[in-house]
Parts: sequence; structure tokens; C-alpha cells
Amino acid sequence: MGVLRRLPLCVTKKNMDKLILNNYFHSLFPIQKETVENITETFCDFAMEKNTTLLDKNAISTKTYFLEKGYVRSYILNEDNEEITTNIYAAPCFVNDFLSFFKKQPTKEIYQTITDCSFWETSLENVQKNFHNIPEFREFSRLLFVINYSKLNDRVIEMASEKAETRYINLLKQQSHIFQNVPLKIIASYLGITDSSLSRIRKEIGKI
Amino acid sequence: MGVLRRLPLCVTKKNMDKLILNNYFHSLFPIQKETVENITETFCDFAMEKNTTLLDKNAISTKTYFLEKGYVRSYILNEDNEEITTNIYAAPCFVNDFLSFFKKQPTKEIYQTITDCSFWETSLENVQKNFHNIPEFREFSRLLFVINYSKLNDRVIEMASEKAETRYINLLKQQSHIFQNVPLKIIASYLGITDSSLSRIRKEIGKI
DNA sequence: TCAAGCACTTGACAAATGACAAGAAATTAT
DNA sequence: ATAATTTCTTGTCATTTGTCAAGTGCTTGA
Repeated sequence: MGVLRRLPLCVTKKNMDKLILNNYFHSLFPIQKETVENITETFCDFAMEKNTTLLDKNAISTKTYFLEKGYVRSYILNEDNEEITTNIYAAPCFVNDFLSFFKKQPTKEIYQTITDCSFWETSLENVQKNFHNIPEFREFSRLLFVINYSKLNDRVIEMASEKAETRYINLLKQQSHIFQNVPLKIIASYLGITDSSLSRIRKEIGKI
Repeated sequence: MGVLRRLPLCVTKKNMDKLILNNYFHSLFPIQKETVENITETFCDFAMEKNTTLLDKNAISTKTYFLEKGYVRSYILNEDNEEITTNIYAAPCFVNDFLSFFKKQPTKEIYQTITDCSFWETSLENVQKNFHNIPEFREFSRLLFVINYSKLNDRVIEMASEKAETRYINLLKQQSHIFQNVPLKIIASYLGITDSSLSRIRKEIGKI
């Protein structure tokens, strides 16, 4: 808390470059500019090329990632060694394996970039410091959980109640940009079907 | 913060009766007895008969519920007016529509008791007070989110990668008590299949 | 105790989706 | 630019699951 505050060595972009990151906070929750800057002060940025592993299976996630630009997915390998995409992340959003990060457990999923990506990251130590010291950050964190839980819940409902064609149409309506940036085979497994089935569905409906 | 603290009128059980509720906190997280008692002091208890609606569709959830005894489910009505069970809750656990409770939005799902149930409830006001004043409660809350998110994520993975028969076998292995307490038609829609299909699967496998 | 309703099973057939293989189209590397 | 690789499409056929309808048996309430 002294007058001299050492900036983390990894800060390679100036504060102004945190525009997208900081705006993400403002977009979710009424929060003061200074509070956000305080929260994101210790975030470090890095970039990754497409098809690169951000977090491997069985690793313990030590970072929370903010995806500033690009597309990321998480996937598992089933017993036949086929990749099943469990989630697709489109910037701007946080990418976080909650169980691994907060409970220090090995991840079940592999997190990989789909396109070239830029990220900001922060450590559990920083998250904890902010969580316990900044009431607005606590609210923001919980809101992130609520939103993510709710999205996942919607997906479970869809998987249990809609057929593949409807799920495809919904995704197309809600996130058509994914179809311009993510290979269809990845989208297919995200929808819970094979790429052949997706191809047939697209043929019947008339594609994009 | 005065010396006189008014006990909530709805406290109908003595503190000792909060054993199951309080133990739930201890089972998830190392936390002091006094801290838990402080947190649950404002919880009120009530009971409901089987097949009773706890939280109706489009309502705004003003309470967080702790299910002390019994089984609860959440379900939606699809476009054909069929009930799709989205979640089955087995005591002891918290039952909470996160989106509705924390963002004050109308629920998409209906929450209904499957068996006779007993609950503890608390208000958003109390949750907020504890969340911002008791660090251990913040950690507990976040842990609840992490656990719930992770369970839901496992279910999405299962729905996308396993066929109905495997999903049935997994549920039987992990929560066989559900089959003794929840009608098969509810379990079927929870597994994302019809009751006819579940019946056939059970016939092939050899039932319980 | 009896009737009514509900849960569960089963059969016949239909629809949706998967498995596999081959080929076309697009992308990437050299 | 060309070759290699990957992605996407399509055909055939098998499997899974759904739909509908009928029938059995269990609960529940008057």
C-alpha cells in the first residue's frame, strides 16, 4: 500500500489497451472506472496461435483467462478417442475451468484455441485478493457464475428437449458468427451429433 | 447491531434442529461452528407435501432453499406441453434458481416436490449480508457454484457423448436411491428420453 | 371395496441419427 | 503452384430412439 507501486513485469500493453477487458466489466455490472482499473491492474496479456492448447487435460488451472479476441473451445476425448467439444468460447468472455481453478483439481477437458487469440490472465492469488477486498468484484464474480450456469442450464434443457435440427437452428440464430469462424465438425460435436448428420441437416434446411 | 436481537418469527425449530443444515456447511468447507450458526441463524423452516409447487414458472425467486429431506425436481413444459425434467434434487442440498434469485428474473422452470419434503429458506437480503460480511460464507457460496456448475457440465458432456443406455447405467451407479424415490417417467425425461425408451432399456439390462 | 386415475410395460412401425466409406472442396505446407 | 492434409458432403445401411396405442398393475380417494 506504499506510494511506489511496482507494475507487474508482464504488463506489456499500456492501460489503454485494456479497453476491451475493462469494458467487459462495465457491460455486465454498474461499476466505477477506477474500481475496474484497480481489478485489472494485475492482469497480464499474451497471444496464442490457432490450434494451440491453453490448458491440457489433467492439468491444474492456475489462471483465469479473459479471451479478448478469437475463439476457444473445450473438449474431451471419449472412449473411442473421438473429440467431443463441450464448449465454444467467443471473445469477449472469460474462459475458466471453475473446478480446476478454484478447487485445484485436474481438468477433465482440454482447452484449445480455434483461431489466433489474444488473452489476459490473472492468478488465483489476485482473484482471492480482489474477491475478499473489493465488494464490486465479488458481485461481478457471482454474476459471471450465474450467467455461465444459466447458459449451461439452457443447453441441458435444449439437449433433452429439442432434436438436433432445432438445436442447429437455435445456434445459427443466436451465434451465427460461430459458423464463420469454427469448423463444422467442432460445431457438430458441440451440438451432440456427428459431422455427417450436421451436413445432412444443413442440406435439408438450406445452409446459412 | 444493538444488544437486543429480535429472532425471526418464523423460527419454529430450535437451533439443535438445524443439525442437517449446519452439517451441510461443514461437509463442504472447513468452517467454524460459530460461523455456521451465525449464517444459518436467520434461516426459517417449512414443509411441503409431495407434488407441490415450490416455485412456479415466471415467478421471481425471493428465497434460497435448503432441502433438508425429500426429493425435488425442476421441469419445463415444451411446445407440446410435455414435462421435461431439467434437474432432480436429493436432500441434503441447496435448491436455488440462480438466475431468478440473483438477477431477479422470471424463472423458466417450475420447481416441484416429488416426495414430502422439509426445507430451510433464507432471503436475498440475508444472503447479501452474509456474502459481504462473512468471508467464509463467500467462499462457501462460490464453492456451491463451482460444484453445481461442474455437475451440470458433466451432464452436458454425458448428453453429448453417451447414448441413453449409458446415461441410465451411470445414473443407476451414482444415484441409485433416485430409482427408489422418483417415478420412472420423471427419470426418463431427466435422461433426455421417453418413458417407453427407458422401459425398454431397463428390460434389456435387467432392471435394478 | 370399488372405480378412477396414474405409472409402467410392450408391440408395431416411423423417424432420427450413427457408422463407414468414398469422393469433392478447401486449406495448409513445401 | 503443387502436393498433402484436413474438412465437408453424400450414399448405403444399421442402430437408436420416438410415436402411438393397448394392456397390466398399482395407488388413491369416495
